[in-house]
Amino acid sequence: MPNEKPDISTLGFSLLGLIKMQPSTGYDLRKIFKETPMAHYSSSPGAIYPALKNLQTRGLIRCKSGVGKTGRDTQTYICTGAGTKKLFRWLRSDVTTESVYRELDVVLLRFSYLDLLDDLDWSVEYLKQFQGAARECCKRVDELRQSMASIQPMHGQLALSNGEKVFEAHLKWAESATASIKKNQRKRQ
Amino acid sequence: MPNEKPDISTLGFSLLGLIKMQPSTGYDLRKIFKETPMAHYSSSPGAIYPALKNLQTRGLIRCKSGVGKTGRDTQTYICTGAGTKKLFRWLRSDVTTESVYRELDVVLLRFSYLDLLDDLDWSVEYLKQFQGAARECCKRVDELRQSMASIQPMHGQLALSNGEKVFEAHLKWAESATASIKKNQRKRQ
DNA sequence: GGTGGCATGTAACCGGTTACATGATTAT
DNA sequence: ATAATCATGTAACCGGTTACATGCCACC
Repeated sequence: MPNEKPDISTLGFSLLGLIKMQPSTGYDLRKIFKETPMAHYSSSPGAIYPALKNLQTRGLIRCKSGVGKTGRDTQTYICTGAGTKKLFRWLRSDVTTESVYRELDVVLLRFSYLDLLDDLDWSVEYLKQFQGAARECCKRVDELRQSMASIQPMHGQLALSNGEKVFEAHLKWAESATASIKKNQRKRQ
Repeated sequence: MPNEKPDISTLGFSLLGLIKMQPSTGYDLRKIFKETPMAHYSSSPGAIYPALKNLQTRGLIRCKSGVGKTGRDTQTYICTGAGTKKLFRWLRSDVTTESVYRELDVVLLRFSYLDLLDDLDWSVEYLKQFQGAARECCKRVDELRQSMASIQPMHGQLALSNGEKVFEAHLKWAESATASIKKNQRKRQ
């Protein structure tokens, strides 16, 4: 199950996911980016509107014109079938050590969208892969720290130990998250 | 002590710091970016060489020509007085809640360079500010989670709890880091 | 004779940021 | 009046990515 490189930016996928959850206008989406920890994905109109246009040209979303609160025309975007397919593929792609090491934010963004799949088995599997990857990352950082113990100055060492502690926190989180998903799973049956 | 916006990119500062620690060639620097967790700052020649040129035009670094292992000409960059001043100002700027929330990587990068200042009092202060900010971040995420408890689906909630756990790990790290710096401080006296 | 490491660079491209522009409505 | 919120967009700029180009040396 190799992961293909998405031709859509992370911003694009984050928009797609939000739209899939709830059809929205560009303005709605901007608000979300401003007010939640998704903040660091732009939120500037110069990023969002072009990205929406891009998704639209690719046929992943389409828009319904309407009238907003102020009487002005509004574009409400909704996710198409193709968009859903694209999104779901992205959500189903494996969690690699590389991705946890280099783009943790994306890995967590994807996780936060897993409600859309409504497949708790995959959620559990996702977390399992995440744990494996996080463990690898811990090991990597630890090795690096040891190999640099002699050369590297104190603050560098401490910064590396920060990396380790944080990956450990991710590990613990993954455990408790798995537990609460499994609990939820039992409840459903 | 308000923080001014740096006109130099994070990549620029990370290069400047490495050069200050040890005069290096572009190739040396690329290797570091490839092999350490600083990885996600580019490492591509298309980023590093222009950035070095930029630092040079601003007079923050200058280069000494030499001959490399292969007989080819090499440019070894060294940090100028102006560069040092610029770098130190950056290292001395306050740790704000905003920066911890939005650009933690930069905050930690700056920390890892604090050896250069050789001022353990500031290191301790830096961590103190960091802790304050991290606590604020925990609170923010927690508030957000509570305010969204009713609307937001399970995975979103869990992702937020991940944020909290991670900030807590940063807090704990800051405590232990402070302790080891203070120990070091006593040893010096 | 080819691969891989040393060493430096350029050019096309792409996407995000900043700042600006527009204009209506509602609250102060 | 005027500020703030709703709502959508454009244009200039900037910086990073990818991929390519060059060339020498050492090793197998």
